[in-house]
Amino acid sequence: MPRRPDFNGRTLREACLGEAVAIIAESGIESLSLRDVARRLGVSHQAPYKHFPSRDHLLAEVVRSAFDTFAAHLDARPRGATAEADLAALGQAYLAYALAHPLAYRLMFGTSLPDVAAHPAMLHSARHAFALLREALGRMRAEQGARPEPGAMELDALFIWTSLHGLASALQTSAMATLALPPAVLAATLSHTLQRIGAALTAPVPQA
Amino acid sequence: MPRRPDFNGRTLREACLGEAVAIIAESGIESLSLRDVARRLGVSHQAPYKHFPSRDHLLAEVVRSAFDTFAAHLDARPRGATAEADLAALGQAYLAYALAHPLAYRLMFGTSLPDVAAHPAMLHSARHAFALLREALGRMRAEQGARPEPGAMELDALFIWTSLHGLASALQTSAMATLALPPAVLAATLSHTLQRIGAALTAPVPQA
DNA sequence: CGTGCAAAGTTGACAACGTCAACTTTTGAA
DNA sequence: TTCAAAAGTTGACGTTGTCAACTTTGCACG
Repeated sequence: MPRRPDFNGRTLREACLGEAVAIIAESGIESLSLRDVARRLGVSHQAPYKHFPSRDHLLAEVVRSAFDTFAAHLDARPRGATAEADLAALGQAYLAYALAHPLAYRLMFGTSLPDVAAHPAMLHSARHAFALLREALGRMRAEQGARPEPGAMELDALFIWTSLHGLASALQTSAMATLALPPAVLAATLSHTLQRIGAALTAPVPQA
Repeated sequence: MPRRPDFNGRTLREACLGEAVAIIAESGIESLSLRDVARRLGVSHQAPYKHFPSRDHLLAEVVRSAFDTFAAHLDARPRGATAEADLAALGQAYLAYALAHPLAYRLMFGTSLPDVAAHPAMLHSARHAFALLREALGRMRAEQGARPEPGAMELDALFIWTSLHGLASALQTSAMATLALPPAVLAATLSHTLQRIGAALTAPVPQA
């Protein structure tokens, strides 16, 4: 006896997405199965296939929505007065989100993901987030009167992103757990890293 | 008709490990299956179970060996004259290895790995690699006459590692592919990042 | 030189998964 | 009112990890 769109007021498609993130949150990304999603929603194991061509398509959709809320969170950061403060706020918002939602972060930047080529929409918001960083950095460089060398800003934007991403990602890595760092060091790591990034940016640029 | 240890001169255990890395290299980590390993070696699907309690134990062993060769590669870096040069050489060796062996790197620092607690031996060499970094950094700080503040070195070691890891990891991320950065930028990224890290380290340390 | 036991390998089975195919019900529009 | 497409169901196939029970091998000990 088929149903029409009433899964707690949502369509089955939306319900599948919600259940998928719930499963991932509970038992990790690799144990997400379409059959489990269907079972939890009380539908047959083939029902989700009417809305997602494959398990990977469902996963790609989940990742897309993760990127969306991430970008929204960065957008909603407290805007600082100066461009420099704004950039710092951006970095803090980035790290705060990564630490508060490790699962979502792994989902976005982890590696066991569906092909990019096969799911182009997945990374649209990723580009948006990077654009935010470039904007903030551009304002700061303008404020500091930096020469607008072509490519120089991209390089620094990449440096900032990879540093932030490295910290966020390393903190969730199993390799980090084994280092057994003192808690005081871990607590200070965030602000220290942000400080170091700032120091690197205001340092004189050697001719490349 | 069972065999005794002759799989191209190796024991079945070693042959399994070799075949596992081959499979991972060909088709990715998530499509590694014990049955496929057995099939390729011409043994029954249960033979590997005599040597590995589960698929995760086999994978943990592969990761362990990846860490081993990675640490050995770092150890074998060309030692620079000054401590500062040595640290730079360490960073270059790190990035070079990560770029030359993306699969091994993902294997080590990716997230879809067996539990650390269940496989403690897996990360022994990871600790060794971090110790290398701490040594090199300590020598440089001594050379520069930095105050031996407790924890300060750990913080910088973490900053270096997370920056390197961030670059290595971001370069392999699907999110990076979507940014469509000009090739010139990508080519310059490595040296630029190393330069920035160096700049950050020689910058004056603000009182924390 | 037997003997026997543990290690190594085999076959068989089970549940779970992704997905193809064929069927039935519902719905919205002509 | 009809009817085609959308949404859901049941059934099946091949694949996987893993448990259990079997057979073969090789080494140690009397």
